[in-house]
Amino acid sequence: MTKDISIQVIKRLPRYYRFLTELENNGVDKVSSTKLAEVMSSTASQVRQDLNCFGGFGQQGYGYPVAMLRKEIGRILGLDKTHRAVLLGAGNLGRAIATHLNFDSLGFQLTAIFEKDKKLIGTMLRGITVMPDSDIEDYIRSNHVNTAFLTLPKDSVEPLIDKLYALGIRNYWNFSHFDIARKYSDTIVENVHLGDSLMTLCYRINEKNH
Amino acid sequence: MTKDISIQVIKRLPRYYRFLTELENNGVDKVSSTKLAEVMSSTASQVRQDLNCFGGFGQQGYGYPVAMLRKEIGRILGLDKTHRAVLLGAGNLGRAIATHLNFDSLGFQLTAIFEKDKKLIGTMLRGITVMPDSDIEDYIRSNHVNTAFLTLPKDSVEPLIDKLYALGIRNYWNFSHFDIARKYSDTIVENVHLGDSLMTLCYRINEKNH
DNA sequence: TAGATTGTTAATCGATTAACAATC
DNA sequence: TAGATTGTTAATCGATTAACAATC
Repeated sequence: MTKDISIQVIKRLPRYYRFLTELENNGVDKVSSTKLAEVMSSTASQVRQDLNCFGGFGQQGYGYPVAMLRKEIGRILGLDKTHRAVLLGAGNLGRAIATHLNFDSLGFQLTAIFEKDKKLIGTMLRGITVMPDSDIEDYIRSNHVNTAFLTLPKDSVEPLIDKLYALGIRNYWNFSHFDIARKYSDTIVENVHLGDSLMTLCYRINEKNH
Repeated sequence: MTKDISIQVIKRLPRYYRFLTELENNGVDKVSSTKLAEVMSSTASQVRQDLNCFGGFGQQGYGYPVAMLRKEIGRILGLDKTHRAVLLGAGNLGRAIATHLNFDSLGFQLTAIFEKDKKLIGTMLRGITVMPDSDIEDYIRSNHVNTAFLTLPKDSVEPLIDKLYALGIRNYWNFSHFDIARKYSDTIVENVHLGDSLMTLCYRINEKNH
């Protein structure tokens, strides 16, 4: 019964995890909050506050044991669990997502890929055969899936989302501009808006040059 | 000489922009802060504070004129400018990025794509012929480019970044785990860490189920 | 004029930073 | 024991929210 952790802290956890993985791979076995702060471009205070949201993993006068801390953060993130997910949309972005990420180490298992375009149906991605859109319902009904990755345009998500919701899917990794959480407030939605990210970069570039 | 705008405000601008575009396309010509707050899952207060960072675009008793506000936010983001950019890495992710986004409307122009893998060199993406890695220096020297999109793994970015920096590239849209800003502090780096996003989703799913 | 809604100041809330006692 | 570094409380800072006067 950890009390509510702020989203800012949670968003930093993956970065701690990555740095700790690196340190562990380099054979480093202890690390101080000062050193962690340095790689995080943060402060030692913040590092200690962050970690102490979840428990006292450190040892006074010594620091934090790398392997143990990494493992703990992995557990906090829930990377040791495996959520079964389907990918909807095997266009350029969908294919990139399917092939680019190592889902196993991120807490997920990609079990099926669906696509409307007949030219893509039947092709293989990561050992998964792309299935036709029309099979979604049957598949979800007969397989334990709790998450959908949406790499479809907004207009395709809009008519699809009601079906997915009705089938019990509550977790979404959403690359589209459709605002799922606003329609269904009991869902967990992680949005990736690449265009927004690029606009932010645009702003920052222009700002520098006054 | 607008005084420093917080990053939180800036990150909200693309969403305002998207909603306003939608409203404009639907023929709506005025909108209140209350209505905008609703679609943003925010508060009317915050909307007014955000917009007033840049000027008084509204009219008391009336609201905000949609078309004008959209145009203004576009200008604030700098979408009317065009930064010339090159894409490094034509793997799955690079190809998805190159084909998926409409750079023109995001403040950028993609002018060249580079790749190490010989099998991909010479292929076409969005009317751009993929060029060999070895041409990067010549190309950047003889073309006005100020931004690099990096869709390469960390290990490939590490040796490349010094060259790019030496060639004067200071703006990066970075999909790798290499921490550019830590090495070169006068760069502007917008990171997209898909794995981190997925880990955050994982945390939130597990958190809901205690 | 009355109603609506902004612009802006003030109050609140929460996150970050600083400080230091606890302790390895 | 002395030195180092955590865990944790307190102080600061900044962002969000509330309130209301200005005004269309």
